[in-house]
Amino acid sequence: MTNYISLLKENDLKATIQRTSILASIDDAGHINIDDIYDNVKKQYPTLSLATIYKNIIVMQENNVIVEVPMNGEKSKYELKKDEHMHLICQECGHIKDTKITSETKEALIIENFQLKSSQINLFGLCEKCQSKA
Amino acid sequence: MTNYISLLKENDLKATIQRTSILASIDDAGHINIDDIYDNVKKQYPTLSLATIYKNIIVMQENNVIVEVPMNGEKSKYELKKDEHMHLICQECGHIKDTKITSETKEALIIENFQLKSSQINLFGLCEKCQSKA
DNA sequence: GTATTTGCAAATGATTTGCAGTGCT
DNA sequence: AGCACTGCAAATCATTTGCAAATAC
Repeated sequence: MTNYISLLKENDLKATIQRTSILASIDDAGHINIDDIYDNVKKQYPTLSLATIYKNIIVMQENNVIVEVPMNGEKSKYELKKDEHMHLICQECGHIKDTKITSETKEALIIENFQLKSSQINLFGLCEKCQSKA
Repeated sequence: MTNYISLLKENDLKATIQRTSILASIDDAGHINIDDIYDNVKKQYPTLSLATIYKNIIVMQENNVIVEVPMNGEKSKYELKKDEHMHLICQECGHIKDTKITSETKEALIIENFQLKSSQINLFGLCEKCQSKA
């Protein structure tokens, strides 16, 4: 709780119940889309509206509190802003795991004539659990 | 033209004027969203409808003719299916350039306990032209 | 106390659907 | 000829907006 309040204030946003509960939902899930956030927060705050979530997803992105994770063919998910990392996305169960970008990977991504600012790396495949099932 | 016809037939799709012109528009642009495809194809076939584009974007994805490129905060773009590559996306002019994934990068992306099937790598920064302007 | 934020309902925008007619093979 | 595809209009779904009341600081 307290940490979401300071996270918001550090980024020039007022700390409202709506915002902290949206952040708690995102943090809890790791990666989550707007409809699922709505389902979560409604349990605790039944009057919290979808419009409020849409508005806050926008301002919290603008203020660098959260980051959009675009998904092929489905609605974008959102995650708390954290250090650069890549996503291991399981094509079987849908689970998304964050993984550190190694220094070898970073070096491999140095491209001639392109001034790199940031990267977005998604790896699709099978997670450990789903491998053993197959 | 002929090449789009065979591309469609090879992938079990009937070759219609609508489909070949959508493919021509995608191929020409490299990476393009649905509205821009619509603007393009309407010039040549004014009766071609948006609904037809939506329907065909779906079947052509299902039949491995084209691939979605999800974009943060804006509508997805589409590209012809081609060998695995990464995208260099210029944050200034919006241009997207395809670049080969080197063998060093591939090796760096071998992760323990994850069976990699495919990858999606987007690098954001400044292209050569926009670097020299700044 | 003041400016921002919220929640509602309405407006807009994006995508999908149903169906009669058309065109590919 | 037969089935798949198209174009239109309507339906649905997603997102944004306007505004009065509520809340953070």
